[in-house]
Amino acid sequence: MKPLRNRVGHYVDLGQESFESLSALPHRIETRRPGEEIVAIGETVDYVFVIETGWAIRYRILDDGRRQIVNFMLPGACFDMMSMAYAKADHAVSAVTEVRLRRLKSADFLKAVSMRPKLATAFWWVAIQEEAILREQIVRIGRRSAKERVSHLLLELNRRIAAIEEKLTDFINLPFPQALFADALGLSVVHVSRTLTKLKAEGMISTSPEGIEILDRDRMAEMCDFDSRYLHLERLKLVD
Amino acid sequence: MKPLRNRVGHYVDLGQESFESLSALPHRIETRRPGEEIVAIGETVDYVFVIETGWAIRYRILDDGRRQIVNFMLPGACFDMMSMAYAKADHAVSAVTEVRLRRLKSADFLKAVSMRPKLATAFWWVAIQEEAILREQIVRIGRRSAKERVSHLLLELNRRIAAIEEKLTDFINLPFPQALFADALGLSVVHVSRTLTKLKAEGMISTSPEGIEILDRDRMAEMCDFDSRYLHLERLKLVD
DNA sequence: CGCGGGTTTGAATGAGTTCAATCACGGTGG
DNA sequence: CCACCGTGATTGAACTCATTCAAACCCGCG
Repeated sequence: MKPLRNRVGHYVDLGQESFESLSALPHRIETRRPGEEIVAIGETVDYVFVIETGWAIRYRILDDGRRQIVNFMLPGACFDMMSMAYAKADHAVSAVTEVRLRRLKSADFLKAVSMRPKLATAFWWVAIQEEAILREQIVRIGRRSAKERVSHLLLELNRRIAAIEEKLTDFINLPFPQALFADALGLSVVHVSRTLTKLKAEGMISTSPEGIEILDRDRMAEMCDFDSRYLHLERLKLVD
Repeated sequence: MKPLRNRVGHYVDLGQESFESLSALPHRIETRRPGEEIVAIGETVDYVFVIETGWAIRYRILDDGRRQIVNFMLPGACFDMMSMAYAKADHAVSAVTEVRLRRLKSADFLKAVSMRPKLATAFWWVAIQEEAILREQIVRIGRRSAKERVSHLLLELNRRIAAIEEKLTDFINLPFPQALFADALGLSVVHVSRTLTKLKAEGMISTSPEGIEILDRDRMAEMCDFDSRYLHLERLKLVD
């Protein structure tokens, strides 16, 4: 529950009670192995899922195998809040790492939230942020070069992780293969690799088996025109 | 109000009363000339806008002039429902054609909606649809070829217009230059032109100064893998 | 040791861009 | 009525960024 609390409580002071009411809701904890599906395409979901630990992706596979990742889901992400009776999932969700999930009935969740204005406001903010992230993704893959795309996404993930862990560091632990980057950014794996090599050569980042270190955040942000404001993290007490 | 009513009432039987309460809300009607800005980037908006007539775009301009259109907004679109006190617009909104807008105070709107469960549900559905459209846009520009992109967007706009006008025709009135297509799809104007020419040659569409006619919907949908379900128009009584 | 997943590198290819010229068309002013 | 714009569409040629294919490499693991 901690990550969700961080995420949701980020925008609104929830106080003890209203958040407790969420965690008290009947639920099941499930786990998924890396690569396992959480929501299949076409499935009718009447659950809300909350990621407790691990990474997941929302994506779409085209007939000939091309894959587009729509967004990354980090701990605290809650998804399919939107789905109800008739809505069929138009995208699939899969675990990237081992994932621990909390699953609640949509109806319970909606009722709990709608009864508590503070909670409702908090989730409203979460939805604002999520839409902004989608829009930014559109700009990224629509009009940015490979180098900009990769850098921009790295900086976004870095910030989003920072928001969860409540401290901003220069090291990004990326527990997944470059193919995910490729499919998120609309690039080929080969080109992602080349681009990372170039970024290394320019002294922006350094890589190690464990992840990627950001060496020159300012130059990098400047280069790829990253402005973290769309993440709406202002209220976060971070070293900026 | 008609377009909004169509759009919102699409999913939920609103009944007379609950929708009336929306139209009765204090508001201003404004108009914008083609190209005029409706919401500037960075602006703090505490209004909800509803497009009564005309087309608008939500977009982002990068420093060097590249532009990415995030989505098209048709009559009945309501936007910046999400914005509140602190949120600054991270994208601009402009009129494409002459646009007539209804502007209401966010607070009034929110209150009206939250007091009426049916309205709230209806707007919930609108939000679901809008998110799905954004996701589809991501897949489109991330992993589809130019030909697929153009066709897919044409079919989407065709359907969305059909939903507003309550009848599906093969003729799409596109009152804007190809540059908009280019900037929506992450392509150059030149290439959009070439692609349209190719589609014409293949007998999928025909163009005239007034717009574009879809000649072979099925083949086109098949070719670009267009599946209208993400628009959630099932309940619409359309010839399909 | 050899296998397998992921990364890197090179060379060839290709889809889409850029630049520049031409065309089509509607509006304006002489 | 016609010359002259200006905006947007189209076409051609050169170019470039990114893809594809294929080989090599790296490394952890059975």
